[in-house]
Amino acid sequence: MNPSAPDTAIEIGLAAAVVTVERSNPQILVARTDETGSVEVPSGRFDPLAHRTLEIGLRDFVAAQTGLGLGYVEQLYTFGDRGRAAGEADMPRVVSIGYLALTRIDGQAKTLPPEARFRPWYGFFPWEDWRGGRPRILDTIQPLLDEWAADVVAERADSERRALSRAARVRLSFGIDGAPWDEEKVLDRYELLYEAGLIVEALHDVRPAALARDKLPALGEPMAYDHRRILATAMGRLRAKLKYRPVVFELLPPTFTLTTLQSTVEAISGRHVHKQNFRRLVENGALVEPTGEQTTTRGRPAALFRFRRDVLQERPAPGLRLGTRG
Amino acid sequence: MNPSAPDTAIEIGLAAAVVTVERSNPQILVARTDETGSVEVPSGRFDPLAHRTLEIGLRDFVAAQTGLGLGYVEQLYTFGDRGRAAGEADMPRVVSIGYLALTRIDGQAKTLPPEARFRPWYGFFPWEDWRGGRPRILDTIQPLLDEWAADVVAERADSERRALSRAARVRLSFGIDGAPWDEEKVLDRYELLYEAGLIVEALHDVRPAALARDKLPALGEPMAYDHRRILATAMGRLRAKLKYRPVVFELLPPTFTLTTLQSTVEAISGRHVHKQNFRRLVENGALVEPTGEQTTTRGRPAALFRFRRDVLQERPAPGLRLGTRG
DNA sequence: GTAATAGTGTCTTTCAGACAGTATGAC
DNA sequence: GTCATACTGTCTGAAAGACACTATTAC
Repeated sequence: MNPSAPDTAIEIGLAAAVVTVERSNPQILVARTDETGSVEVPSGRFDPLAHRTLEIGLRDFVAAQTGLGLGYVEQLYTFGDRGRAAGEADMPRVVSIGYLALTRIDGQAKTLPPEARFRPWYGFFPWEDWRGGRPRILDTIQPLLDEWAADVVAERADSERRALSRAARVRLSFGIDGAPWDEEKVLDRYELLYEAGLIVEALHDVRPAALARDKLPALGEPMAYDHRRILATAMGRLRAKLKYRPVVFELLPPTFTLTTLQSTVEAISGRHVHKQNFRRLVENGALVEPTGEQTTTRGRPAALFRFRRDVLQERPAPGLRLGTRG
Repeated sequence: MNPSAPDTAIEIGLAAAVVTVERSNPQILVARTDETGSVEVPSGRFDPLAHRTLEIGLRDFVAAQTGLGLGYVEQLYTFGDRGRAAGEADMPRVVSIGYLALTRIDGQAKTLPPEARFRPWYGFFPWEDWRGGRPRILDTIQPLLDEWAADVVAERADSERRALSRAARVRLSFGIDGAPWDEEKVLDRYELLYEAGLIVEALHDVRPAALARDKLPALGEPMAYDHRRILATAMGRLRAKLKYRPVVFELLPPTFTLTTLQSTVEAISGRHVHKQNFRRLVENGALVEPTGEQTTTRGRPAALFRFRRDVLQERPAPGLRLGTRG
C-alpha cells in the first residue's frame, strides 16, 4: 500500500521562536551566530530515542542551548520545501517544525550563556512596527514590490497556479490602495518579499526574481536557514491569538498595571490600541482583577492587576478583541 | 552544536482528511479498510526524492489511492507522540503530518476505486452533530467522563502538569453545567475521551484509565492509526475557518441557493444558524451575488447565487461569522 | 386551497469607536 | 503650580440577535 522505503534520509529539525516583551519591545531569543554572521534560534535535530514527544525535544534544545525553561509552547507549522533549508542536493532532507514559545524576561536574561541573547523582534521585521505610524522602510519596499508585480512575463507563468495576481497580493498583504493593514499577515508579507527576491535568505533560491546581492536593500536582519520564516509565522500566530486567548499574560509578571498590559499588547500587535476601549474590554471582559496594590513611579500611581484565571472556566474564547483603530 | 545523528530511522507520514458535503451531510474520504476492519484515510510515507514538497506528496497519495484531484489543501498539525502511531518499540518512529482538503462531490464519487469511498463524518464523531438538538450519545458519555474526572488519585498526579482540573476540562469541552457548547473544540473533546480511555484507539495506549474492551461503549466508528485524531483536528479547523475565510464555497458547486449554502454551513458546524441573520450576513457581507437564475424544485423557486471572488480583494477576513444561536 | 419552500421588514440590545475631560502623585 | 502619568463618563453608529410576517411555485 505504501511505496518502498525511501533511500534518502529524512531529518526532523525543531526550532523555537521564543518571544518575550521587555519594556514595550518584543524580543526573540537567539541561541548563536553562525560563521556568516547570521543568527539562529534555539533548534536541533529531533531524536526519537532521546525524546518521547516533539515538544519535549524542543524544550530540551532550548534548555540546553540557552538555559531557559519554557512555559507556554505551541506548534506552528511544518516546513518541508527543498531548497529552502539551505541544504545541498545530496544532503539529508530536513523537514523543520516551528514552535512558538512565550516567556517572561525576569532575571533569566542575565543567566544566558554568552552566545545566546534576546534580540528585538522588529530588527528582523522593521516593516511590521506601526506604533510610530507607517514605517519608513515601506517607502523602499513598495516600489520594489510594484516592480515585481508589474513583471508581466513572470506573472503569466504563475497566474495559472494562483487565484490572485501579484499586484493584488501585494495590495492585500501590505495594505496599500485603500486595503487595510492587517497586522496578522506577517507571514504573507515575508513570503511575498521572499518570492520577490528582496530578502537575503532568498538569494540561493528564487534565482530569476532576485536582485543582485549588492543591490538588495537592507530589509531587516537576516537569519540562518528558514528561521526568519518561522519567526514570521510565530508573530502572525501570536498577533492572532492575542484576540481570542489570554496569552499576553504569559509575557507579563504576576501583577501589572493596565498601562503595562496595554503597551505589551501594542508591542506585539505593532499598532496602537484605543486606551479607553482597551480598558473597558479588559475590565468588562473580566480578564483581570485589581490586587489592591499600587505602583509608585513618577506621575499618578497606577493600580496593580492580576490575571483572573477563572475566565478560562467561564468564557469559551477569552482574549483581547482589539479594534482596528488606535 | 547538534547532537550526533540519531540511529533510529524517522519516517514522515502524510495523511489527508478530505472533506466534502453531500446533501447536508459532511463526508470524509476513506481510502481502504485494514485487516481489523478499521478504515484509513488516504496517506503514505513522504519520500523527499519523489516529492518536491510535503503538499505535493500528499496530493500524489490522494490521487494514487482514490483517483481524486484536490483543490483546497491546508496543513493541520504534526503529531509525533510515541505509542500513538501504533508502532512497536523497535520500529521506525513515525511522525505524522495531517492535512485538511476540501472537495466537491460532483460526479467524482462514482469513479472511486472499489476500496475507497466517502463516509459520513458524524459516524466517527456522533457527539458532534447538534443539528437535531443535543445528541443522545452524550447521555452515555457524560457519566463516564464524570467518573473519570472524579478519579482523585489520578487527578492529583496530572494536576501538576495541567492548569485545569479534569472536571473543568470536561465541563468546558463538552459544554455542561452552563458552559456553552463550542463547536470548534472537536479535538479537545476527542483527546479527552481518548485520555479517559473511552475511545477504542486508546486501548493500546492509556492503560490504567481504559475500560476493558468489551465494556467500552460504542463511541463512533474507530479508524486506523491516529487517523481519527487527524479527522478531529480537521473538523475543528474547518469549523473555525468557516467564520473568517470563504471556504464553504470550496464545497459547493459554482452556483447554489442560499438555503443550500446555509445547510452546508450547518452540516459542517453541526448546529443550526439563524436564517434571517445568515442571509443578511451573506448578502450584506457581499460574499455572494445573484446569477439571475432560479431553481425549479417543489415549493417556491429559489434564486441562484455564486461566490463573489472579489471579496478576497476587498476585505481582509471574509467569512461567515456565525452567531451562537440557531 | 394546501403543502412546501423562499424570502422580507423592523425592533432591541450590545459593543466598538470616538469624544474630552478629571484625579493623584512627585518635585 | 507644573509635569507626568492614571483614570472616567458618555455619545454615536453599526451590527448581532431575535421577533413574525409575506411570496411564489406545484398539485
